[in-house]
Amino acid sequence: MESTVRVRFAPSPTGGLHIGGVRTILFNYLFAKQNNGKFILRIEDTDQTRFVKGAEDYIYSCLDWCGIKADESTRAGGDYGPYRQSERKSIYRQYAEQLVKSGYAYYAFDTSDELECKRQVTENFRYDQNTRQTLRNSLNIPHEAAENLIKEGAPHVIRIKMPKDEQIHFTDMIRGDVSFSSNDVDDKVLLKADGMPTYHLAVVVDDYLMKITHAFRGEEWLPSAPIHILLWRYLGWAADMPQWAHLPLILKPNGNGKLSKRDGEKFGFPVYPINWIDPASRKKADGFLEVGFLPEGFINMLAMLGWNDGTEQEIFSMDDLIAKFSMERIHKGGAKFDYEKAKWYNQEWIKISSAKRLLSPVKDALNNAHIQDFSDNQLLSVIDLVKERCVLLTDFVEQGSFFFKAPDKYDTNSVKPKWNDDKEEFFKAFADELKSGEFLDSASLETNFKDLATKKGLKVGDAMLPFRIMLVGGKFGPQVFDIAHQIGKDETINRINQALEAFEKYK
RNA sequence: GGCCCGUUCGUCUAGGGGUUAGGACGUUAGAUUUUCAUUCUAGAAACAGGGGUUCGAUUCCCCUACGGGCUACCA
Repeated sequence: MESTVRVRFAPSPTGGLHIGGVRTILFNYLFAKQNNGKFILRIEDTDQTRFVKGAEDYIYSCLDWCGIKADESTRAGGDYGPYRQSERKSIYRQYAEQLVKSGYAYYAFDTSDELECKRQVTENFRYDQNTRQTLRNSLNIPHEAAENLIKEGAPHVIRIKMPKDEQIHFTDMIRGDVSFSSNDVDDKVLLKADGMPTYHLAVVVDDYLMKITHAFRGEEWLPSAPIHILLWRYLGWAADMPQWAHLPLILKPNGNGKLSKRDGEKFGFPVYPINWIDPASRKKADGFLEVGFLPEGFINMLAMLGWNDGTEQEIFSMDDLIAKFSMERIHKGGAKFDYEKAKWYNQEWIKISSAKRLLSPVKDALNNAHIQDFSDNQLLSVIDLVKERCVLLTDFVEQGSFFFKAPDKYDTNSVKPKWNDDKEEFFKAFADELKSGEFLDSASLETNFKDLATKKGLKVGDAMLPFRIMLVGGKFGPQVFDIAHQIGKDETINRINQALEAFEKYK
């Protein structure tokens, strides 16, 4: 009988979730879906001092935008809840006590201040097998004295007692065999003075209780892996230990360190999936959503940061990724984030997406720019006309707004130098012709326009640019006659007349 | 400082004992498009260094360098 794959992502609600975390979520999710397993979202809010209001909601919003749904979570529920660690507080202590009883952990009464002092005095001070004899803990005072202190309510923590001269090995799914000497690891706190577990205890206990089979996390956790391995062993659960995989980090574009939340502002690109407003400072950080990314492009880009399928394919939908993802093909080295390439993925997704798919996000982008006067059908045609020149969804504002609004200013430099009576006359004639003629399609419009220009002794090229400026306002946009056809006969005539007036002074 | 992990074009990466070291982004040049974008063609651009092992190493091993991570009663 094969046991079900169960993976988890366990963020702490201390702020916005940045793209490194989202990529870890993505890899967890892909692995779970591929194996018909479960993806669990667990909130690790064991540090009450760092709790940030709104952070948990934000995580769900990000997941939602990305199209990822947790099978079990604080919201979805599940058989292994609660899924918020602060609500599990009561279950951790017994395991810590169990470790004390079996001799793998001990009570320590040193206060944070005392230890801070030690660190001031001794460089590289560590609470470990070399120093623990000199400190205030249950290893150095009679057992009963320790028990009494605790009964009296003396503040204390429980620390793991790291063994001497032991090599701790484990096989990482990405890195292969990794080993540490127990002598290099300090006696980490497992249970804090406030009764909350630290991450080290909580991950192990919860992963066990929630029957996690594969534990994926960022590479920054590698150094604490030996603690977790030992805990699994000391708690008697070694046979149930999940397989570990430490994912490579996403690095700053300049390569100096891992990408951090502040880098968005510093380098000028988003690091959050959606806008994050820090509740304390009210400072807003841009999200990929608001900047104009499609979730498809965002996910595609993230997946390719450290993974590829071994072929030359670069564009993957979520379903493609679920089908083709494999842990073996994850890179070991960190990846510097490249915003240019990120935008390219989005551009590709805009190009291959149907107008129907694009309708809602493009509408949002236009509405945000206060352009609302259009029907869905109009917008659908416009999207098809302009999508290949958009990299971000927000580009639809510039590329699309003139379809719904006559230009209020003109790129005069493109018209001014060559504007004269002949041209004015031509456009007047063209407007007249439009008025009385039919307005079939852009091809016949083009023919009419060119014929008339030739008849009036104008070079076609000399008439095209002013026409574009009249309709669009600037030197951009799709085929002029497509634009004219799209905005319709009356509007085309209006814009010609309006421009003719504005150009009067250039003659 | 100590420990751990890593290192192929500027960036993301493929490859792997004998290859013209492949692709993509970006970049350069050109073609197409009577704006721009798209599209197409071509170009420049990489195996960190030193020792082994081997007939042969970019590929395997060791060392060095460099980069990154961790070193809290934070995750």
